Amino acid sequence: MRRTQAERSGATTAQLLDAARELFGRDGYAATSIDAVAAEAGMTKGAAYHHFPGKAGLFRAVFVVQQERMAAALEAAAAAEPDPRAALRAGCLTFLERCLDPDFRRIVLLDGPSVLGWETVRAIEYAHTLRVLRAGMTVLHEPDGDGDLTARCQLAFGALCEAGMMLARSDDPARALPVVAAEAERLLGLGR
Amino acid sequence: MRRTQAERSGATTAQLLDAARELFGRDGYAATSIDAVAAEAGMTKGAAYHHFPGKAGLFRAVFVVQQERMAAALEAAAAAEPDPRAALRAGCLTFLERCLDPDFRRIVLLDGPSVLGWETVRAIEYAHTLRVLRAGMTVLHEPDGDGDLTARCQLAFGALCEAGMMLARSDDPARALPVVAAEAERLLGLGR
DNA sequence: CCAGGTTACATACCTTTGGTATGGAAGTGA
DNA sequence: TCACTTCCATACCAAAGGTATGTAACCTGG
Repeated sequence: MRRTQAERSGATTAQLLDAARELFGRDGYAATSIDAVAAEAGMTKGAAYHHFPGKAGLFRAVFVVQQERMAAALEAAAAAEPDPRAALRAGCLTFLERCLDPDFRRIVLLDGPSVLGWETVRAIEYAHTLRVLRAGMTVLHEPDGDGDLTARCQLAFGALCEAGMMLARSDDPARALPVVAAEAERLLGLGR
Repeated sequence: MRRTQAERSGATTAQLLDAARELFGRDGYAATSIDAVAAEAGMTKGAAYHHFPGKAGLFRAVFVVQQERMAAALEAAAAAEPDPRAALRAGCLTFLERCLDPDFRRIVLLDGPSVLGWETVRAIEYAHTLRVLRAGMTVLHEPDGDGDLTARCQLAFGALCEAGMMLARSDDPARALPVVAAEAERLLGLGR
């Protein structure tokens, strides 16, 4: 059976990314070996090192995929709401719900900053999740105010991440979601 | 020269903790080897493994020291202000200023959650930094309100950590401090 | 169609490093 | 003084990140 190079490469990288997401998400970055990821994907280390610049590079690729999925989910949720405030509220809910995914929490919230560095992580997020959040908050921000929108977005984002971790830790996330979401919306200036 | 066992142990652990803080803070957890820490402290691995249960255990001890120092600084800052709101404000400033220490940022904000796990980190912080923050916010919290104080503290803490990272990343932290602090105080309900 | 070159991946190997086992030196208590 | 414990160094093991090399699959110009 004759496949083109692009097909081979694409299939291999996709399998590696999927296996890496599963193992990085379940066991964490440090406890996951390249050999294990390659074995899970049905190949050996050589393939991984051929397509990615190293363990951290593979992790970074997985991280970016998570960011893309989050940004898409946020934009979809916001697009369904015509009112800016309602759209921002819906985005909050969507973010918190996606924090219930253990893979997302481990890869994006826990290991990401440590492995990739804070600046790298925020740079990637500014192209995805933080970009959508900023767009939602820009509408509600009156430019004559004294506050700094960038700082406000970033602090709100930190609070949201903490809310996501807190929510996932609770005994009954479904029941805890409203109260956590209420506090998050309050911090975003959506209160009352 | 005859030293008691407690003196030997205490001096050794103190040297190890100091060397570990320096290397963990400068190079990060993953890039720091136990051999390097022991060499920096003027001894070998054996000493480290005798006094600490492993690399993560040593890191945890360093983390706790950082937390103790932060909590002490916060309490000192708050005690100097009779007004509860002013005390909380002063605590914010103190927290942000201590975030300018690269060792603190790397150990507590970046590597801590990844190495120790989120729940362990927050449990330690609830005995130190978060305890002081909660005490400060309890005074301003009217119990008849609908909000959840625990969630509010935690989200505010997440925002503060983000503010600290953002502040340290800025070109001129001294100049950026007021604007970041203003946004942080706004999130804490101290605005206006 | 086919030969040279490139891409994709496997295998073998090196090095670092976390952790353990063992041995000896320093301190302690009777 | 003599057993016993604590403290720390040294020697060793196994796992894992990374590299070098070999080989098979694809591509391209003639």
